[in-house]
Amino acid sequence: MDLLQILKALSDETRLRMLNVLRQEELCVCELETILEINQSNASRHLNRLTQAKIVEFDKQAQYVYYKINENTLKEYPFIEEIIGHKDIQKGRYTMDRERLHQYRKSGLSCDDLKGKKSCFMQ
Amino acid sequence: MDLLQILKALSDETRLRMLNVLRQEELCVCELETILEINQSNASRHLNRLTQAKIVEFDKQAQYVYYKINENTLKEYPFIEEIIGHKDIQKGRYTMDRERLHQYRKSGLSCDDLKGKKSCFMQ
DNA sequence: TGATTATATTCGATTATACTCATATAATAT
DNA sequence: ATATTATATGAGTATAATCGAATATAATCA
Repeated sequence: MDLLQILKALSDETRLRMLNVLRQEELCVCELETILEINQSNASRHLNRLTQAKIVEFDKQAQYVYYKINENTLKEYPFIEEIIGHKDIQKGRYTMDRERLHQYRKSGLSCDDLKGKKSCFMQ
Repeated sequence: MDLLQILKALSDETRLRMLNVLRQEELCVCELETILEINQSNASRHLNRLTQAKIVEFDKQAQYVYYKINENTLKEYPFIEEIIGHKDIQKGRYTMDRERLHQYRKSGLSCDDLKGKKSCFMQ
Protein backbone atom coordinates (compact mmCIF):
# COMPACT_ATOMS: atom_id res chain seq x y z
CA MET A 1 0.00 0.00 0.00
CA ASP A 2 1.17 3.48 -0.87
CA LEU A 3 -0.58 5.30 1.93
CA LEU A 4 1.90 4.22 4.58
CA GLN A 5 4.87 5.12 2.40
CA ILE A 6 3.39 8.55 1.79
CA LEU A 7 2.82 9.12 5.50
CA LYS A 8 6.38 8.09 6.33
CA ALA A 9 7.72 10.38 3.64
CA LEU A 10 5.76 13.26 5.17
CA SER A 11 6.94 12.54 8.72
CA ASP A 12 10.17 14.46 8.58
CA GLU A 13 10.76 18.14 9.12
CA THR A 14 13.29 18.59 6.34
CA ARG A 15 10.95 16.98 3.83
CA LEU A 16 8.04 19.14 5.01
CA ARG A 17 10.29 22.17 4.55
CA MET A 18 11.08 21.03 1.01
CA LEU A 19 7.42 20.58 0.17
CA ASN A 20 6.63 23.95 1.70
CA VAL A 21 8.85 25.70 -0.81
CA LEU A 22 8.21 23.34 -3.71
CA ARG A 23 4.55 24.16 -3.22
CA GLN A 24 5.36 27.68 -4.40
CA GLU A 25 7.37 26.65 -7.45
CA GLU A 26 9.65 23.98 -8.81
CA LEU A 27 13.28 24.13 -7.71
CA CYS A 28 16.49 22.31 -8.50
CA VAL A 29 18.56 20.48 -5.93
CA CYS A 30 21.19 23.18 -5.57
CA GLU A 31 18.51 25.81 -5.03
CA LEU A 32 16.92 23.73 -2.30
CA GLU A 33 20.32 23.29 -0.67
CA THR A 34 20.86 27.03 -0.64
CA ILE A 35 17.40 28.08 0.49
CA LEU A 36 17.01 25.48 3.23
CA GLU A 37 20.71 25.54 4.19
CA ILE A 38 21.13 21.78 4.05
CA ASN A 39 24.00 19.86 2.52
CA GLN A 40 23.96 18.22 -0.87
CA SER A 41 23.87 14.67 0.39
CA ASN A 42 20.88 15.28 2.60
CA ALA A 43 19.02 17.21 -0.04
CA SER A 44 19.41 14.40 -2.52
CA ARG A 45 18.44 11.70 -0.06
CA HIS A 46 15.30 13.45 1.14
CA LEU A 47 14.26 14.22 -2.41
CA ASN A 48 14.69 10.57 -3.21
CA ARG A 49 12.33 9.59 -0.39
CA LEU A 50 9.74 12.04 -1.65
CA THR A 51 10.18 10.72 -5.17
CA GLN A 52 9.80 7.10 -4.09
CA ALA A 53 6.52 8.01 -2.44
CA LYS A 54 5.56 9.81 -5.68
CA ILE A 55 4.94 13.03 -3.78
CA VAL A 56 7.35 14.86 -6.06
CA GLU A 57 8.64 14.19 -9.55
CA PHE A 58 11.70 15.53 -11.31
CA ASP A 59 12.76 16.81 -14.64
CA LYS A 60 16.38 16.74 -15.66
CA GLN A 61 17.54 19.77 -17.62
CA ALA A 62 21.19 19.66 -18.64
CA GLN A 63 23.15 19.07 -15.44
CA TYR A 64 20.37 20.31 -13.19
CA VAL A 65 17.51 18.25 -11.75
CA TYR A 66 14.32 20.19 -11.10
CA TYR A 67 11.87 18.83 -8.57
CA LYS A 68 8.20 19.68 -8.34
CA ILE A 69 5.07 18.43 -6.63
CA ASN A 70 3.44 15.48 -8.39
CA GLU A 71 -0.05 16.75 -9.11
CA ASN A 72 -1.47 13.32 -9.86
CA THR A 73 -0.57 12.04 -6.43
CA LEU A 74 -1.98 15.18 -4.89
CA LYS A 75 -5.29 14.44 -6.54
CA GLU A 76 -5.34 10.85 -5.36
CA TYR A 77 -4.25 11.80 -1.84
CA PRO A 78 -5.74 15.24 -1.21
CA PHE A 79 -4.66 15.20 2.41
CA ILE A 80 -1.11 15.88 1.26
CA GLU A 81 -2.13 19.34 0.17
CA GLU A 82 -3.99 19.87 3.43
CA ILE A 83 -0.86 19.00 5.35
CA ILE A 84 1.56 21.19 3.47
CA GLY A 85 -0.98 24.00 3.42
CA HIS A 86 -1.88 23.65 7.10
CA LYS A 87 -1.58 26.72 9.26
CA ASP A 88 1.07 25.04 11.44
CA ILE A 89 3.29 25.36 8.38
CA GLN A 90 2.60 29.06 8.04
CA LYS A 91 4.87 29.87 10.96
CA GLY A 92 8.38 29.65 12.31
CA ARG A 93 11.05 28.06 10.20
CA TYR A 94 8.63 27.36 7.38
CA THR A 95 7.89 31.05 6.95
CA MET A 96 11.59 31.85 7.01
CA ASP A 97 12.14 29.32 4.25
CA ARG A 98 9.47 30.90 2.09
CA GLU A 99 11.02 34.30 2.69
CA ARG A 100 14.40 33.03 1.61
CA LEU A 101 12.82 31.58 -1.54
CA HIS A 102 11.20 34.93 -2.24
CA GLN A 103 14.46 36.76 -1.74
CA TYR A 104 16.25 34.33 -4.01
CA ARG A 105 13.70 34.85 -6.77
CA LYS A 106 13.79 38.61 -6.40
CA SER A 107 17.56 38.60 -6.70
CA GLY A 108 17.42 37.20 -10.22
CA LEU A 109 20.11 34.64 -9.44
CA SER A 110 19.96 31.17 -10.99
CA CYS A 111 21.58 27.76 -10.52
CA ASP A 112 24.53 28.85 -12.63
CA ASP A 113 25.20 31.65 -10.13
CA LEU A 114 24.98 29.49 -7.03
CA LYS A 115 28.03 27.46 -7.98
CA GLY A 116 30.01 30.72 -8.13
CA LYS A 117 29.19 31.14 -4.43
CA LYS A 118 27.18 34.23 -5.18
CA SER A 119 24.47 34.69 -2.63
CA CYS A 120 21.46 36.88 -2.16
CA PHE A 121 21.38 36.25 1.58
CA MET A 122 22.98 38.03 4.50
CA GLN A 123 25.12 35.52 6.34
CA MET B 1 4.84 21.80 16.51
CA ASP B 2 2.16 19.19 16.71
CA LEU B 3 1.84 18.51 13.01
CA LEU B 4 5.03 16.49 12.83
CA GLN B 5 4.13 14.48 15.91
CA ILE B 6 0.75 13.69 14.40
CA LEU B 7 2.29 12.59 11.13
CA LYS B 8 4.76 10.34 12.92
CA ALA B 9 1.98 8.83 14.98
CA LEU B 10 0.08 8.06 11.77
CA SER B 11 3.09 6.49 10.04
CA ASP B 12 2.72 3.01 11.41
CA GLU B 13 0.53 0.20 10.18
CA THR B 14 -0.55 -1.04 13.59
CA ARG B 15 -1.63 2.44 14.60
CA LEU B 16 -3.53 2.91 11.35
CA ARG B 17 -5.25 -0.41 12.03
CA MET B 18 -6.20 0.83 15.49
CA LEU B 19 -7.63 4.05 14.12
CA ASN B 20 -9.47 2.13 11.44
CA VAL B 21 -11.48 0.24 14.06
CA LEU B 22 -11.66 3.08 16.60
CA ARG B 23 -13.24 5.10 13.83
CA GLN B 24 -16.23 2.77 14.04
CA GLU B 25 -16.55 2.91 17.83
CA GLU B 26 -14.62 3.27 21.02
CA LEU B 27 -12.85 0.17 22.28
CA CYS B 28 -10.88 -0.85 25.32
CA VAL B 29 -7.32 -2.08 25.23
CA CYS B 30 -8.20 -5.75 25.63
CA GLU B 31 -10.71 -5.53 22.81
CA LEU B 32 -8.11 -4.01 20.51
CA GLU B 33 -5.69 -6.77 21.46
CA THR B 34 -8.24 -9.41 20.54
CA ILE B 35 -9.51 -7.86 17.36
CA LEU B 36 -6.12 -6.90 15.92
CA GLU B 37 -4.34 -9.96 17.36
CA ILE B 38 -1.52 -8.00 18.94
CA ASN B 39 -0.07 -8.46 22.39
CA GLN B 40 -0.85 -6.34 25.38
CA SER B 41 2.45 -4.53 25.56
CA ASN B 42 2.32 -3.47 21.95
CA ALA B 43 -1.27 -2.38 22.16
CA SER B 44 -0.56 -0.19 25.15
CA ARG B 45 2.53 1.40 23.63
CA HIS B 46 0.90 2.24 20.32
CA LEU B 47 -2.11 3.68 22.11
CA ASN B 48 0.26 5.79 24.12
CA ARG B 49 1.81 7.22 20.93
CA LEU B 50 -1.63 8.05 19.58
CA THR B 51 -2.57 9.63 22.89
CA GLN B 52 0.60 11.75 23.01
CA ALA B 53 -0.24 13.06 19.56
CA LYS B 54 -3.78 13.73 20.84
CA ILE B 55 -5.27 11.66 18.03
CA VAL B 56 -7.09 9.53 20.57
CA GLU B 57 -8.20 10.09 24.11
CA PHE B 58 -9.16 7.62 26.81
CA ASP B 59 -11.70 7.14 29.48
CA LYS B 60 -11.03 4.84 32.38
CA GLN B 61 -14.02 2.83 33.51
CA ALA B 62 -13.33 0.55 36.44
CA GLN B 63 -10.33 -1.56 35.43
CA TYR B 64 -10.83 -0.99 31.71
CA VAL B 65 -9.44 1.87 29.64
CA TYR B 66 -11.57 2.85 26.69
CA TYR B 67 -9.93 4.65 23.81
CA LYS B 68 -11.67 6.75 21.21
CA ILE B 69 -10.83 9.24 18.50
CA ASN B 70 -10.27 12.78 19.81
CA GLU B 71 -12.82 14.80 17.90
CA ASN B 72 -11.23 18.15 18.72
CA THR B 73 -7.98 17.16 17.09
CA LEU B 74 -9.88 15.83 14.11
CA LYS B 75 -11.44 19.25 13.66
CA GLU B 76 -8.13 21.03 13.88
CA TYR B 77 -6.38 18.53 11.59
CA PRO B 78 -9.08 17.36 9.17
CA PHE B 79 -6.55 15.42 7.10
CA ILE B 80 -6.50 12.78 9.83
CA GLU B 81 -10.03 11.82 8.93
CA GLU B 82 -9.16 11.81 5.24
CA ILE B 83 -6.33 9.43 5.92
CA ILE B 84 -8.18 6.94 8.05
CA GLY B 85 -11.14 7.15 5.69
CA HIS B 86 -9.05 6.81 2.55
CA LYS B 87 -9.95 4.06 0.14
CA ASP B 88 -6.54 2.44 0.60
CA ILE B 89 -7.77 1.59 4.08
CA GLN B 90 -10.94 -0.02 2.74
CA LYS B 91 -9.03 -3.09 1.63
CA GLY B 92 -6.85 -5.98 2.75
CA ARG B 93 -6.00 -6.30 6.39
CA TYR B 94 -7.97 -3.20 7.30
CA THR B 95 -11.18 -4.74 6.01
CA MET B 96 -10.48 -7.96 7.89
CA ASP B 97 -10.03 -5.96 11.07
CA ARG B 98 -13.38 -4.25 10.60
CA GLU B 99 -15.00 -7.62 9.97
CA ARG B 100 -13.53 -8.98 13.17
CA LEU B 101 -14.85 -5.95 15.03
CA HIS B 102 -18.28 -6.52 13.54
CA GLN B 103 -18.22 -10.18 14.49
CA TYR B 104 -17.16 -9.32 18.02
CA ARG B 105 -20.03 -6.89 18.41
CA LYS B 106 -22.55 -9.30 16.97
CA SER B 107 -21.42 -11.98 19.41
CA GLY B 108 -22.51 -9.89 22.39
CA LEU B 109 -19.25 -10.57 24.22
CA SER B 110 -17.67 -7.89 26.39
CA CYS B 111 -14.35 -7.18 28.06
CA ASP B 112 -15.37 -9.34 31.00
CA ASP B 113 -15.72 -12.30 28.66
CA LEU B 114 -12.40 -11.82 26.93
CA LYS B 115 -10.43 -12.58 30.08
CA GLY B 116 -12.21 -15.92 30.27
CA LYS B 117 -10.65 -16.81 26.95
CA LYS B 118 -14.02 -16.89 25.31
CA SER B 119 -13.78 -16.02 21.69
CA CYS B 120 -16.14 -15.24 18.88
CA PHE B 121 -13.53 -16.01 16.25
CA MET B 122 -12.61 -19.18 14.42
CA GLN B 123 -8.95 -19.81 15.07
C1' DT C 1 40.41 14.60 -24.72
C1' DG C 2 40.65 15.92 -19.55
C1' DA C 3 38.76 18.98 -15.90
C1' DT C 4 34.86 20.60 -13.57
C1' DT C 5 30.35 20.38 -11.64
C1' DA C 6 25.55 18.66 -10.16
C1' DT C 7 23.57 14.93 -8.33
C1' DA C 8 23.30 10.26 -6.54
C1' DT C 9 25.06 6.74 -3.75
C1' DT C 10 27.98 4.20 -0.37
C1' DC C 11 30.00 3.75 4.19
C1' DG C 12 30.13 4.12 9.07
C1' DA C 13 28.34 6.19 13.13
C1' DT C 14 24.40 7.71 15.65
C1' DT C 15 19.78 7.96 16.95
C1' DA C 16 14.94 6.67 16.84
C1' DT C 17 11.44 3.17 16.68
C1' DA C 18 9.28 -1.19 17.49
C1' DC C 19 9.19 -5.55 19.54
C1' DT C 20 9.35 -9.19 23.41
C1' DC C 21 9.65 -10.51 27.98
C1' DA C 22 9.33 -9.29 32.59
C1' DT C 23 7.81 -6.37 36.23
C1' DA C 24 5.11 -2.45 38.33
C1' DT C 25 0.72 -0.29 39.27
C1' DA C 26 -3.98 0.16 40.13
C1' DA C 27 -8.42 -1.61 40.31
C1' DT C 28 -11.54 -5.53 41.33
C1' DA C 29 -12.92 -9.68 43.58
C1' DT C 30 -12.91 -13.07 47.25
C1' DA D 1 -6.33 -8.62 54.05
C1' DT D 2 -4.72 -11.59 49.58
C1' DA D 3 -5.36 -13.00 44.84
C1' DT D 4 -6.47 -11.75 40.36
C1' DT D 5 -6.69 -8.91 36.38
C1' DA D 6 -6.12 -4.77 33.06
C1' DT D 7 -2.95 -1.71 31.78
C1' DA D 8 1.45 0.68 31.82
C1' DT D 9 6.27 0.70 31.92
C1' DG D 10 11.30 -0.88 32.09
C1' DA D 11 15.19 -3.40 30.04
C1' DG D 12 17.28 -5.48 26.23
C1' DT D 13 17.47 -6.29 21.41
C1' DA D 14 16.55 -5.83 16.50
C1' DT D 15 15.47 -2.91 12.85
C1' DA D 16 14.98 1.40 10.48
C1' DA D 17 16.01 6.32 9.76
C1' DT D 18 19.21 10.06 9.60
C1' DC D 19 23.51 12.29 8.98
C1' DG D 20 28.29 13.74 7.33
C1' DA D 21 32.12 12.56 4.69
C1' DA D 22 33.79 10.34 0.85
C1' DT D 23 33.15 8.34 -3.61
C1' DA D 24 30.63 7.29 -8.04
C1' DT D 25 28.12 8.86 -12.05
C1' DA D 26 26.74 11.71 -15.66
C1' DA D 27 26.66 15.99 -17.86
C1' DT D 28 29.12 20.27 -19.28
C1' DC D 29 33.04 22.98 -20.47
C1' DA D 30 37.64 24.13 -22.05
